[in-house]
Amino acid sequence: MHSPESFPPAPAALLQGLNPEQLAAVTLPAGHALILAGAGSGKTRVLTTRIAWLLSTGHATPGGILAVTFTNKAAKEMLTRLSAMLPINVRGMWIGTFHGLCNRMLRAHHKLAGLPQSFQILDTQDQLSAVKRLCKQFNVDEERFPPKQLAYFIAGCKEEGLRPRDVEVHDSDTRKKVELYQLYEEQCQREGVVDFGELMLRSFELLRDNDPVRVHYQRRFRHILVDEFQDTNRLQYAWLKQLAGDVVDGRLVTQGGVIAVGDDDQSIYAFRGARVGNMQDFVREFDVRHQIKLEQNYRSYSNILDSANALIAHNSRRLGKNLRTTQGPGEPVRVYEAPTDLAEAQWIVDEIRQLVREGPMPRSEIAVLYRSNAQSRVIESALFNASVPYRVYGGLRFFERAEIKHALAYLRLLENPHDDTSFMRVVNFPPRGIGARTLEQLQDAARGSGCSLHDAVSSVPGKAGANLGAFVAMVDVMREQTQGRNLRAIIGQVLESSGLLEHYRNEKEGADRLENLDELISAAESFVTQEGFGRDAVALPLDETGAALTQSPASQGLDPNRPLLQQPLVDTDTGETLSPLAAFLTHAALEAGDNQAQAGQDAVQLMTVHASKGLEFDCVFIGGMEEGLFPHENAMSDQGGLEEERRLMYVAITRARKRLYLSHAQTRLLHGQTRYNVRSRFFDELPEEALKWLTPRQQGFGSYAPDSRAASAYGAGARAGFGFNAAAFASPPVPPRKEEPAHGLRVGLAVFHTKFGEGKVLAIEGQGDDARAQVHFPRHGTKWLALSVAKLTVVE
DNA sequence: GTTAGCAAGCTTTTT
DNA sequence: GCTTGCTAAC
Repeated sequence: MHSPESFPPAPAALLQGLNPEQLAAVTLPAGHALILAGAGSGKTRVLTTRIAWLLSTGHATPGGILAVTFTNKAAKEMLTRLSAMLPINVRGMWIGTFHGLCNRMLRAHHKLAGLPQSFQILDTQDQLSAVKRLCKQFNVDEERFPPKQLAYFIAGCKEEGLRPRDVEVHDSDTRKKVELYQLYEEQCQREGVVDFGELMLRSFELLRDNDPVRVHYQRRFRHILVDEFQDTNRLQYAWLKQLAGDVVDGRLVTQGGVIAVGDDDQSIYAFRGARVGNMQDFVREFDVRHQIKLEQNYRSYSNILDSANALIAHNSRRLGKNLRTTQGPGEPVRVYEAPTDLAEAQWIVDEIRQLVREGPMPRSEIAVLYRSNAQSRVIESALFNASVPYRVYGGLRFFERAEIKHALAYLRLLENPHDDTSFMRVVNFPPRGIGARTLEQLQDAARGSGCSLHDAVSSVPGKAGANLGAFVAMVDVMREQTQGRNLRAIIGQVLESSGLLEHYRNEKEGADRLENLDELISAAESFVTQEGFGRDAVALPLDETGAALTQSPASQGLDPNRPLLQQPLVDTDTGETLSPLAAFLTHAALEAGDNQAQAGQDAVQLMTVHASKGLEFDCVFIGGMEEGLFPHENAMSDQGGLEEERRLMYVAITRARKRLYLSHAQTRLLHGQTRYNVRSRFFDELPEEALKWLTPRQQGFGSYAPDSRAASAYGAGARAGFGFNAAAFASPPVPPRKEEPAHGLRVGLAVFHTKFGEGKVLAIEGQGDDARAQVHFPRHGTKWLALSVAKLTVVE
């Protein structure tokens, strides 16, 4: 390494425009540091500039840096920004998600980790079906032990770093669960598959139990950067600790530096194992010398920031941080109270149309956020009726679609015939006369001889056995036919010979699915070109110094422009690389693809508050600001729950740059029942001077008052949760939806049908009892309805 | 092998 | 109340 004096100065352009805190963070001296980065404080910029600074000053080589994120999106963003900042290549850099990096490590040391090199990765769906299969196999009472819950239990154990033998057992139910956890582990091992949790845990154990490997990586990664540190779980923290150094005499002795960037106020994933406490632990255990707060916000006007600051101040146990801006107050935060959820949606849409017309504001700069997905429907429907283009985030991602998973299952069987999860998925899809009874026989046989389904096929007699044999033979033929061919050809061949294409061609609604399968080929194609698979696959230089573990293909042959994360994964002992197919399957499992619907035109953005984290918009609507919804009733069982809801609200508020709208409805249709909701307590935690009430602020009714009767009813844990029953009060704030007489309809009116939802009146015919109306429903098409029968309500 | 009908669930979610 | 996923019947 260089001596400190020999470091060249950083290029001036790199550090230009950084504020003092950012500059301090970027140029931190060696050692561990915690950076508390508030919303909109330029966190990603600091992170990437830090890396660029380390590299350009010679403090580090690309191979000596490890930067880890939670999402592929964040990792990509970092790589993109970094390559824009520095002309040097990013070769040798480990920048990726926790799971992506673990995957890489496990492929490289698969023998030590006890895995086949081409192990496949189970996503959450796959994991659940594997658990279901296991439960059937061992006759588990699925009433007492729902597979879903078991899968959740297993994932939870792994997140805590617990193997079956480590789990404390106090009751018989837990004992049974642990037993099944153990059996599940054996099943996965036999099949050569790992789930997401296993990826992390196995990688951790690899480091913990193999001194040379651990020492190698410790020596190599002198600079570790962690993004969104507040979201790390116990296992991820332990993994980082392994990489950072060893515990000697109870003290952590480290050689490099870990820079953790996070914001405790934006910790919104405790429900899936995130542990904010890791931040405090980090400061203590790593003996952190430098703590830097990034509080300068470059995103929002001060009315918005003041609101966020005031709200979050109600949380206890904060590390303490206050956002500030040099921008003016900006517009007030607008608050609206609607009589119903429908009216709220309508108001949002009206407001959006006005913004677009008069702003003029691009629709893509307008976001509607909500606490739970169920809330999107009313808003979607209102937008649809007003012909406002919108885009909903969330839902099925590309690689999670059924037809894609089918195709991938065939591909996995090519790689590994013993992958029983994939076997079961497609053994009778498309249908080939292999029924449930046959499969039961097959599974019994497999369990009897402790082998895979594939190997048990020959022991099933008769016609059933012949059908199974034909399936296996078909897959074998496919494997032979695709030998040595490129990825595109392999997938094309498999889609054809499996009968998938044929099947969907004959299906009425199969056009979309065929299109998606086509898309799969394109995805494989671009994977190959981007990653350079197929041609000159080169081994990965694990160590720039050519240390023992490296196979060292030197540095030639690697394309500096392609992200190393996705370069061929290599066995460090043999130099053996993954086949393009296996690599593609890994890619498919680790990166489920876009989860946003129809991209394209300028559209209003709809998403949950969780999904909005990390994004920003000129204008943000937050709907459903009601007790029970936001904060959500299910989150309120403990103090921590409320605080997490508050952080969630904090995240939501800080998404807005210029304009923020908060709205709530007095009544809302939820689970088929009209609920009378009280205004969210969060309103009472916002600074009055930053707000503008578009509707009169009501006292008593519709407001959350900690000492009121209402609150004590909640405190007592009223059955109804937060939605109070009309009967509980002398008079409800607003009468429930009124039914209009048939003659109240006009062409063009928006109406609500109890079965078909909201629609638009296209035509009206007839008189009195014969009156009929033609109504278009976005979800059910156009229908003629007899007004004397159909229950239609006019939507305000 | 497809379709209808019924029961269950219903906060947030990435890998 | 609505959607989804599974069983049961055609």
